[in-house]
Amino acid sequence: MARIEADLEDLTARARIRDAALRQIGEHGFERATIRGIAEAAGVSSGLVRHHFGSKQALREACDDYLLKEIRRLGDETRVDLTPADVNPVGSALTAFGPYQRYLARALAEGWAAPLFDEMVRVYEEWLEEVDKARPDPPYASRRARATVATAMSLVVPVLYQHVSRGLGVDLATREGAHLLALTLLDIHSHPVLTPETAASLREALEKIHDVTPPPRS
Amino acid sequence: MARIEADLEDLTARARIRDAALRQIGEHGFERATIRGIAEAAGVSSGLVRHHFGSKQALREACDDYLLKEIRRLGDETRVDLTPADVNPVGSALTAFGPYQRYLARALAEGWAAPLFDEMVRVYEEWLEEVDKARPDPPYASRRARATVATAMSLVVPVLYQHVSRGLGVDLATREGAHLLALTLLDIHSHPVLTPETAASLREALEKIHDVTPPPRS
DNA sequence: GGCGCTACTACACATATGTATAGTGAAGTA
DNA sequence: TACTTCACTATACATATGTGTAGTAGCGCC
Repeated sequence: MARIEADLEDLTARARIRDAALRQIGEHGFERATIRGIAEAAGVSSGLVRHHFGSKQALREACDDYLLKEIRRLGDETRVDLTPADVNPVGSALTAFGPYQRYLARALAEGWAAPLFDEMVRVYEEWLEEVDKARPDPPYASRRARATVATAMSLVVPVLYQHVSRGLGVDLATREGAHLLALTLLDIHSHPVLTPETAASLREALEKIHDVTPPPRS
Repeated sequence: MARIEADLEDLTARARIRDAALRQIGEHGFERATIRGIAEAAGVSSGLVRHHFGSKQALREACDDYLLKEIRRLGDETRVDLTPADVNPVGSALTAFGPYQRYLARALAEGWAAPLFDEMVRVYEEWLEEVDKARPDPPYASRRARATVATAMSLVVPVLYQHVSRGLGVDLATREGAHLLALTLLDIHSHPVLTPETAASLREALEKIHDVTPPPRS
């Protein structure tokens, strides 16, 4: 999958502001990122930000729209191709976000950018549809549900970026970090914590609880 | 695992402030939560917040310390016992956080509370140590690395709470939501996306790339 | 040339918010 | 009683920040 455009320094001012906003918000979060800081990073006056986008909220929405459009465009032209490092479509979509991963992480963690998440779920769902064909037993949950949770799990690396980096003892942005992460993911994804049998028995227990137990609080 | 104390309304003022802070920050995030809002929620003046905690930062740190101490205490007295809904120790630790899950999620997503994360990794690591005994093949990555990534994956549900809820079509806080999530997790954890064979071949490819490729940028 | 439009800047404004200070009353103590 | 301490309130202060306004320069067009 290709990359979302990154570092043309001779963009239109409007585009430079958007780019600066994506980076600033990604680095500091929406609240702590300031109009003035974004303007400075873009090399324009703070008034120009308002001129082009109207308000801080609107600027954020413009960023969301941009990423959503870009990710859809990339998804359409280049068909998803999996690299070894990315064992699922969301993983590979993530690499496409390039320098804007931080923004995506903030957006999701802070609760907006729902369409971006939903789009990723959609892609994952399509991918699951293929995978399910080779699956003999009926799933425990709908494809949508599985795609949602799996998508969330794939997003955990950028969202909890620094914690994971700290835990691995190496920055994930480095080659070493990415390599170690890939190995770890391979191991986890190929070694399920549950055997089909224990899963089945747990499920049975779960269903029993769910059916029998009355609502906990009166 | 027991629950962290929740709703005694006749606490000391200091404790009520801390509790209010945990909830307010959990709901709005650290930046948007205000001293005045926390004070009002606790039924005290904003000045008292400063009197007891000194600053907003210090208040946050007091919240972190409290949760860390509580989670350690619970982990010590009651030994981790897995419920069907929680297929790993972090999952069950999460339920112990009860009303403070939102705070934990904010803390992790916004980048602080590293000790809380690390403590959870530690617990997961101990658990993995047991699990590894039954494992024939050598892991691809250190126990610490696997524990870190797996912990992060377990934490993604509260962090991306509303996105997952939206995707599942039901609020995760409800019985229905929790049940559906548990089923979905069971399915995912018992159906690896990779077979050991494909994982091995992917790993081989990965190692080759890692060894051969020169650093991408000169 | 004159007109209008648009990108852009400088600056003023209102306010939310963290922080600081002064004061009050109650409880404990010598 | 006199003094100290401490939990607690009311209020003031400084400032960061989103927003609004007025003005300028360049450019195309009639």
